[in-house]
Amino acid sequence: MTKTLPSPETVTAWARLMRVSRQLVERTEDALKAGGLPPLAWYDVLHELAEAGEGGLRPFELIDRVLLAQYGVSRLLARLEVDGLVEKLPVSDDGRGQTVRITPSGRDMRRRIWAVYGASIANLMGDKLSAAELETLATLLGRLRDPPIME
Amino acid sequence: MTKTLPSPETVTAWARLMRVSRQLVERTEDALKAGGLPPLAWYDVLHELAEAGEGGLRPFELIDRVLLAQYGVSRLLARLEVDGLVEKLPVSDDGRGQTVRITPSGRDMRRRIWAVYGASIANLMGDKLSAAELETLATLLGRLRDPPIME
DNA sequence: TCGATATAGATGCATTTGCATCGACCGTCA
DNA sequence: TGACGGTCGATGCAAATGCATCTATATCGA
Repeated sequence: MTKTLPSPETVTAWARLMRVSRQLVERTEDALKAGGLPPLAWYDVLHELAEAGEGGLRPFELIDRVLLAQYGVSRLLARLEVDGLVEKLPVSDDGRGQTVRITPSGRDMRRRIWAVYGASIANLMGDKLSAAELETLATLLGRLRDPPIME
Repeated sequence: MTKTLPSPETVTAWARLMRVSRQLVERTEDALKAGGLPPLAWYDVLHELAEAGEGGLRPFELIDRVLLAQYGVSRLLARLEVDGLVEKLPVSDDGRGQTVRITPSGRDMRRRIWAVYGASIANLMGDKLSAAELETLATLLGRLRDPPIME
């Protein structure tokens, strides 16, 4: 952990990243609200669970995938369960844990959110940059990931 | 507002942007907390007010600059005022409004936050990309801004 | 086997945020 | 002038978040 201060180009890039990402999230959340749909975080969880298939996921596995704190996952899953979008199953070999699985109406909700979310992504990002530019952007952002991954 | 769904490259770039920006914010907020310093939003406001100089800013001018809702600005300024980091002055030609000005200890706090925030920016972004890459990144992100600005 | 330690997940409490609305003041127009 | 719609900023209330801690179970080591 060095103590150096950032170069002007670094500050510019950082400021852009902070501002743009917040704008994009805000616009997308607004679109979801306008469609009477739940927030982005719900999509993230439903998406992960849909990818996981019938086996479902343990709550602790969701923590890193959706970048939520442990209590955040716990409470979000509770809300999803109340709405019947996921179900919690006891797991045989670990009495502390549970497995969370997406339900049919969870899959349906995911599709409905995606109709709006996907359109938002296309409008806010896909329409603004070429395919090559999108790949450049993804590569540069990839270099900022934690943990860093070579590509 | 088209209804098209996004291309795979768009989705990849979007996912990276969402994940990376959240990671960077989280790591930076953690660094501030570890240093006993207030959140990033405080820096944003103090920074804008410092740039504005002795004339200060009206609260409504801060809304777009720091991307906070009106009530968010109202409450954040109230907290900053309690801590003596800003002061509110009545404005002569508009009895509804006020002017907010940074105080000396506000400037000092800004400097102390920057010592940590700047180091975080340097570590998380400056150390990972070259100057040319940072400029490419900033340019691409600039194209996603709202409103769009030609450059 | 038992005690100590670690992990999975939930939750009480305080703080923060979002939403709606309010009171105060402004500008305009009759 | 005075009614009216618009803007500035604050706030009551509900929901979400952060923090610390709790319970329950699992794992490790003597």
